Amino acid sequence: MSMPAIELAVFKDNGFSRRKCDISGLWFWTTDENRKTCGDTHEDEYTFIGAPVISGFSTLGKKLKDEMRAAFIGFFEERQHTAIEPYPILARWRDDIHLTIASIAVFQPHITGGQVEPPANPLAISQPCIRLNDVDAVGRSGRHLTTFEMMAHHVFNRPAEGQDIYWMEECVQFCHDLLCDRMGISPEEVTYVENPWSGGGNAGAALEVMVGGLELATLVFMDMVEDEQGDISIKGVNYCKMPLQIIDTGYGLERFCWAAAGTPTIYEAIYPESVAWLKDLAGFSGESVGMDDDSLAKLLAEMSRLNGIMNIEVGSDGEQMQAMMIERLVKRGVDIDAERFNAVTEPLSRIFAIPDHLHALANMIGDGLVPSNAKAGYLARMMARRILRMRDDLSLKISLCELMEQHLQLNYDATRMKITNEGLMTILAGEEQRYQEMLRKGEQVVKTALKSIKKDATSLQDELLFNLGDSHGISPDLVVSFAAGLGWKKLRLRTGFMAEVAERHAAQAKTAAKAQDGSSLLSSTPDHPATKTLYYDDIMQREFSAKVLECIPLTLDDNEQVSHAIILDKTCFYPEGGGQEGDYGTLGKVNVIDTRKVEDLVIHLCDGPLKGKVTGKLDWNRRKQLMDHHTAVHIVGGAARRILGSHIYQAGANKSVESARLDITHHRRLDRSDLDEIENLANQVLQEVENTEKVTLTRKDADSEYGFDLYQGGAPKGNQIRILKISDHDIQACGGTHHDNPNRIGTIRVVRSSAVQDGVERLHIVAGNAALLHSREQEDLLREASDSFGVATADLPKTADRFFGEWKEQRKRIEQLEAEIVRLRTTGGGDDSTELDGVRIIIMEVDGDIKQMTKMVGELTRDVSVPTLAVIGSRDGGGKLLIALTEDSLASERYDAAAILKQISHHIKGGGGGRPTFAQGGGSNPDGLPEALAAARSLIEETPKVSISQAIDATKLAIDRAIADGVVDQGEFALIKRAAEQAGLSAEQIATIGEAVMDGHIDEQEKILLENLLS
RNA sequence: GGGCGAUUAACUCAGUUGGAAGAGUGCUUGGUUUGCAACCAAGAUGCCGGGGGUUCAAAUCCCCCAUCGUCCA
Repeated sequence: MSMPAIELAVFKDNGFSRRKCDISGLWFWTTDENRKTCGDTHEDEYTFIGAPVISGFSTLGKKLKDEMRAAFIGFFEERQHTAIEPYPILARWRDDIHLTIASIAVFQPHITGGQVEPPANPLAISQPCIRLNDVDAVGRSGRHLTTFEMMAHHVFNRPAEGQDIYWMEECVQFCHDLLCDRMGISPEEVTYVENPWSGGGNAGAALEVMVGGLELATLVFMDMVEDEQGDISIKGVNYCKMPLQIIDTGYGLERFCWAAAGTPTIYEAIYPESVAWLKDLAGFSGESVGMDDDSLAKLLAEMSRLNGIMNIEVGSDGEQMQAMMIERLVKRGVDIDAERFNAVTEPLSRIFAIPDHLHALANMIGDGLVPSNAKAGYLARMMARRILRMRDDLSLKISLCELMEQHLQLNYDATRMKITNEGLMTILAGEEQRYQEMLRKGEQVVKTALKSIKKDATSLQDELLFNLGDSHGISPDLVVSFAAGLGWKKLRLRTGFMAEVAERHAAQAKTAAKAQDGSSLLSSTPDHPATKTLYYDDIMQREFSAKVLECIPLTLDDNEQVSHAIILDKTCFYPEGGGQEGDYGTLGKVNVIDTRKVEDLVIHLCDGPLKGKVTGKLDWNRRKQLMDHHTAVHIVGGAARRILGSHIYQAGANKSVESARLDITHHRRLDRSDLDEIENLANQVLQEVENTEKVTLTRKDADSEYGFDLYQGGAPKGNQIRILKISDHDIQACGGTHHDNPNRIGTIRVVRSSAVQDGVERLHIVAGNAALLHSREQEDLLREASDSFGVATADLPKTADRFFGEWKEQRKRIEQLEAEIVRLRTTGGGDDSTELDGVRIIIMEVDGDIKQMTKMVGELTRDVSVPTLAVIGSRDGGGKLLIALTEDSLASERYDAAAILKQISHHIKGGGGGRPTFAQGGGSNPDGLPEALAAARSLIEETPKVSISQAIDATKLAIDRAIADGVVDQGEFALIKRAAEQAGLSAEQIATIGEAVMDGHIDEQEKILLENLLS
């Protein structure tokens, strides 16, 4: 069955009746007999623009928000609700979302799942939220925001246990009283639309509360959980009732403000000063768009009324929407065309979006989020980039910091910020710098990418645009604007291209989502009571006796030693968790290779079977070292927070026997002096704090006493929270094993830091015995190095520097000397250099690699007045050959370096190639080098001696000879090929000739071909 | 978490089908100038991010790693 009708006494008592909407088909409740639509359709325009439906509020902006929030919370406090403080906007207690997207999100999953008691019941809250799904619509739709406060009253009932605080009747009554009594809305304006809600595995009946065409609130009655056998179906998924009944409401603070202000857009209700200031800065006025102020005001008012029914959302076709909007405006007697429409809406949408984006950015960074190129931090960077881009589109000459300062002053209560104002500004200045860098690089990239494209091109390849956007952050419209500045003035994007980009990304995300791995240690969880853990009671306990509950044969992919998984009734083996590796040791006669946790059970991975009663012994050295590292990580984390600032948050950690790693959020790289400071403070703590404190609190008490900074290690599970206090230096929820006396660790060293991603720095830590081993290793390295230099360790840097310098110098000197040797051997006459009809021929064997050889022939063939053919060989690396000719000289006219090389390289069992004036090759038989050089000599001497002007004749001769003896050799072919080229034959024809003669023989047909070429 | 791109002189960057590592700025020296800026001439400066592989030959092609950047979730 589907959801039943929501028939409530409260509706009937207040004169509401149930109707079906003509447009949406949804059932809704109204007091207006003539109403045909539910209030949330394309027929329902905003009715409150210029005519506020909420009365009793005369202010705007932050003041209005404060008054409205106080009114809401006060209203519910008067009705026995406990007001609770808002939660952070970064949802660190959840591992499925980065940001708090709704008030209920702060109670999920632990409270909505029933494991943890709510902080109060019933309660009222106004929770700041961020939603980035509709970020593109912000500024354009008149109503979308990325950040808003969700006011709410929540109830958590457990009817089976007699806890039944209130349900639908009372909830709707509260809502109705709030709207009509407190806010002064007339009942005819209000409709309640029945529209079941589902999400995150839960579902329930729900009412959307519409006033004046605007959804002011949603009331959700969550009492169902997903269940295949369930008897209630919503959107094709089956649900059944659950023991918990939860009232989840959401009242949009900003929307209430808007309805009370009646301004054309929501932005002008909540950020009025900012909007006015930005309009002024951007020079936006009636005059600037060619209208008088009255008709501009009229246009904007009409537009905002229409916005209510336009439903501008992500993915909606901008062009089509715009056409529809203009058509409707014209119908209403507003004189406007597309060009003017754009002239008004383009700058305005940015002016509206900037304050919203600044607010969201302040919320995120203020809560400790560090902008980054990955993960949650990217969300902050994206917002910063959007602001900067819009600023540039508006040609505002103002920095991001100045924009933010202005915003904080006008619209923001900064008392809850975790970061200092100075820290915030440092981060923003950094973001602006990166943005400028991106633009600068972007222009270069565009320049390079467009090199091969004609200046009068009108479009670019899709692939190119996609890649520039993905890889370099240059959006397609930015590419076009860069290109225009560089001379490609006719480029345009085709309409709807931006939508295609979004679609493409969506498709990519879809395929990426497929890859998931949920492999678990055991195929199913055995049915045993939770293992009693001894490691918390006495941290120093090394031995215990226990009973084997189950022994499961097992093979692991990553560890061949493991043959059995053993479950005991109790243990002091610590299972891998919280970044601390599992304990090793023995159980009776078998070895414990690793220890892990599956739900409440500790699984001992062993190399043999066991049964009955056993005695367990820990590998104590290992455990002690792990504890050293784990406690050290807490101390270092606390030290980093005190030195670098309260925005430092743990982004991950690992503790092994050899070392420990701690990843912390910070907006710049750390240098050695930062590390020294942290290290010093950590060791000072080691000295000063005698005892650590370990307490277990309920989740509710832990939250209220210590707040959310407690959960550095990740989202906590369960209602009992173990807390480790190292005096007031560091307080964290942690399930690991820790020293009672930190000074047992001895020493902590922060060895180095490395970058994990932008905005996250990894500290490498060694403590206790590992610190000792580490420094010993370092000393060994130094000693070895200084031994091989034969100097004292203290002189090592100086010596290494000197050796490296000398090495470079000497290498250069050797090259020079080798070139000098070649010069001497070739200029002095001798056997190496001969002359053949005006061309100097140098054939010689040298020492050196191909790089040095190229230097030599460079020297030999550079001088145009001495036409030279150089053939040099070296036995280096299997034999190297290099042939070069003086360019544009008799030598280059007469010989072909590549052709000669091809004929001699087989002597060294190799190949090679290159240009006609420069060819190089190598082989695998250095002993063949003398033969190769000799072959080169005879080849050169055999080559017909012709002058430049006789080139054609020489070719004829070659062809004649080829025909005469019926065999074509390489030299002849080279000449034939060149003749063919000079005769203006196409590449194909030449290739045909080449094929014809390449076999070395000439048949009748080929003979005819060559004779034709001759003539 | 996934995709893409980049890494070349002190700096900013080119480098085509694999075949002799380049430009501009800066630097050094000399000239010019009262001095500076500017100009003229000459010169020096490269493990082409690291490690494997293919090849006679790799800055260039393939694989791995590191770093930086960028987009998406």
